Amino acid sequence: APESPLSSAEESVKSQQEEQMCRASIQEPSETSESQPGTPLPLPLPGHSGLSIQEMVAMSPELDTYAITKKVKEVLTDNNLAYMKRRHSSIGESHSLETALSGSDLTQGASPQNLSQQHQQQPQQQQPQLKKPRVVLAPEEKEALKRAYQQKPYPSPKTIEELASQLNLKTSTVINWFHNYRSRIRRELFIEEIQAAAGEGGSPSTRPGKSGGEGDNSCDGTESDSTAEGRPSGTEERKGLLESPSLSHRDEEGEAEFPSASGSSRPRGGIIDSLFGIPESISAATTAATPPCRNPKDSSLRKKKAANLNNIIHRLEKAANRDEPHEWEF
DNA sequence: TTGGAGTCAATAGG
DNA sequence: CCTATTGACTCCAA
Repeated sequence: APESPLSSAEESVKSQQEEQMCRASIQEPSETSESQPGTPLPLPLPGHSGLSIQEMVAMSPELDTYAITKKVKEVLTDNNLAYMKRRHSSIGESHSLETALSGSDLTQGASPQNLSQQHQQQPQQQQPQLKKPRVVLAPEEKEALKRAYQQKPYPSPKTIEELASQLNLKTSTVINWFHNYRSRIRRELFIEEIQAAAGEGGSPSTRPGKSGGEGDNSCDGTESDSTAEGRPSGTEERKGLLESPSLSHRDEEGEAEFPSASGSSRPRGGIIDSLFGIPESISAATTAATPPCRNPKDSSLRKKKAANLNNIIHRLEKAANRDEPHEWEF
């Protein structure tokens, strides 16, 4: 059932009306109770300044944002919602993936379930600990994810789970990371192409700017010097990360590499390198199109484009054959 | 259901 | 204190 944070008895007609008034009048981004389309619009607020927000807006020739804000705050305060950040109202509802992975406790705070229950049962209490701690990925984890991305910009759910398990992260974190990473790479490439198209006369591949510094570390996923490491080139397009010995043949060496989360420390250092140590496998087509280059900047740009090309290839493959039967044979 | 786009917000660094 | 980075989230389209 769609509960609102005001699921207690205090969820009176009045508060519902006030909430709807907020939405109807000023598009307040409330994620609270479900709307009831048929409900008539607001009455003046008892105990407050007499006029509803809608009336205030209607009566004033211009939007008095200060007054409106004040009014909204009154309403929210009235319902003990004034200190809840928007996102927190949905914490408990959107974490099915996380709960599926509750085994990896890491450094997360209170469980979503608890948050949700607190939210529903005691909306009166303001609980600062509702704040969800931000996950900060370790450099090694980012590196591993980047390598995984190089192998497969669009990992399957299974791959994601494996990655999450190997890195001791939540699957939702891995999913988010891939979403963000793809998005940011796309944006970077777009910007670069815009700049290249603007063509200030310099060599595009050596253009200074983001690609020389931060960009390499943040979004191209290719800042490592593993460019030309010796994987037999070409034909192993879809092999790589998840076919690395440590994953596909865990009995050999990978098994004990990641200490359990019980040690309260996530894996560090060469561990991940050994797991994901296979040099980036750019697709055969990509490799053919982009022969090795010793210039770091060229290499970086090349790898960005290669990753993007992989992305495109993946989508073409997906379009051509949605089953991708070859993809998970490891 | 999945991925992209856009955004929010926590954190780190200058 | 301000800005950049980045994980998480919402919304929407396919």
